[in-house]
Amino acid sequence: MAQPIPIHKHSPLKASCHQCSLSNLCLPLAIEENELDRLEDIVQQGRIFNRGEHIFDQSTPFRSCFAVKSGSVKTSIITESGEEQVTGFFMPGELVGLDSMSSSTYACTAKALERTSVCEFPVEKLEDLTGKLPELQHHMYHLMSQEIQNGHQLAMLLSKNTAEERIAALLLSLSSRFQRRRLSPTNFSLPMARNDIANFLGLAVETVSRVFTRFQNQGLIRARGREVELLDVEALQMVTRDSSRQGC
Amino acid sequence: MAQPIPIHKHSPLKASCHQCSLSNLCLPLAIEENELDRLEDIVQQGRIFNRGEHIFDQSTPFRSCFAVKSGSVKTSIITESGEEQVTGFFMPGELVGLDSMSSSTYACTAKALERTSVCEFPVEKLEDLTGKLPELQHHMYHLMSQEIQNGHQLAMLLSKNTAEERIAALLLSLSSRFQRRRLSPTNFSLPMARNDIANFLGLAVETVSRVFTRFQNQGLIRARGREVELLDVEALQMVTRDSSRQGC
DNA sequence: CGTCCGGATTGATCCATATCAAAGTTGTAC
DNA sequence: GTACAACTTTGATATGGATCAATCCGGACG
Repeated sequence: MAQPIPIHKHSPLKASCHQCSLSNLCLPLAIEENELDRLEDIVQQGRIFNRGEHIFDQSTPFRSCFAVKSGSVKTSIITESGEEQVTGFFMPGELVGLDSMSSSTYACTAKALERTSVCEFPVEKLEDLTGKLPELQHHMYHLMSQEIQNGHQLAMLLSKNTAEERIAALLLSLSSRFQRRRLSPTNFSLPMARNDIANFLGLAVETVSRVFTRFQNQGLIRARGREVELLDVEALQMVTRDSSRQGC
Repeated sequence: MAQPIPIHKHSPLKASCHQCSLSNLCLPLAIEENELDRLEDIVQQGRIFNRGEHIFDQSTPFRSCFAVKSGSVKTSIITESGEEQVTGFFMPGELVGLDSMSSSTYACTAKALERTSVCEFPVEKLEDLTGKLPELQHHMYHLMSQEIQNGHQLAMLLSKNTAEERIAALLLSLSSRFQRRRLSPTNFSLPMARNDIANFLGLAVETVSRVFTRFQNQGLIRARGREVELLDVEALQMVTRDSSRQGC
């Protein structure tokens, strides 16, 4: 397990919500300086996890939500039967753990896909604070509702779309999330293994692999291991939308 | 569209959160009398919709969440290509519209599956109130998080389970929701058509139909149209769990 | 620099479920 | 009571992706 880096009150790190380049993605507040101060009061910043380390484990006491600062996180559920179901990938600026706010234990396990730093928000303090800052409360509702919608989107992908459509959708989702961080939307490195992609999208690894090569042969992408280049974003968008083929 | 029944302040209906048999399921509050009073101040009770009527429509301005009082509700998304994806079924005591709290318009359409009465919670007022009542805020987080988990559960069902497993899971889910309302968990009437079940579970109608008859032949259920009797709940639970077959 | 090992790719085959097609059934409006 | 429309069931066939089985690649490590 990872060893959190202890942060003392008034440590130099404490000021960094103000400086954090992700502050507008993570838990953005009105430009009220003191609101951001109060958020900083409750957050534990800069905890680092190495690739493969667990940020939290399913069924252990639920204490905190975590904002990804850098790196990336995979969440998954382990069923009674021992199967894994990947429930999401989280990139910098995104909040992990919202699905656990209904229970006293974590509903899933969160694992760092690479060296990853996170900010920790203890739930109790967070709830106190959202009770005082309507903007922040609103934003929490926003994030949770967004996550519900993501779930529906995924359900839709899983129940109605072909392997190609699912993978195109994932690539485009990642692309736009990189773009939001002002990184290249066409040239990035997948943080997760083919296996994780397959599991997340309800496919076999082999299928994922085949679709990648098919896309490559069609000139839609270039892929070398985890390194991916989107060569024809429009065509990829067509792929996802062409579940509407029959309508035309 | 349905015509809401106008409720005047201080109408006799106003007192009914106290009396409502679902108050412990819907938005339960500490036994503080005055908290329930404040909830009553913001809720519009007793709006009735007939079968097929829309409670709200995707892409129209998001104003309110709705608690189902009686009857049942189906939510679904219509994609650009015109396909429908059923995202959920809501029974009495459950709150519809949480997935829309991130946007200014409804993320889905909610349709009454039968004659249905709902209580309306205008979001603005609801957010104000949750800011003042920590218990209520906590409960909102709870409900939303629960819905995220439901989504993951569904995604899992869709990506890993066979038609039989999906349908067994749905029947058991409905069963326990009926039980929560102190109705028979083994003898109930499905509020939705086979079509909706199929769509929700990512199956073809024909498959749903076949699985129902298969279950019937195996003596697990008796089904006559929408009337269903669960004859062997344990066996149904086995069906859902037997995705763990290979482990034994 | 070779060896080893987990992950990725490629190929061949099979199966669960979609799809197509056609009756049945139920409810309900006239 | 009849008849239409919507829903459901049943049967025959087709197929996308799973599964099984090698092989291949890249990086860590001796």
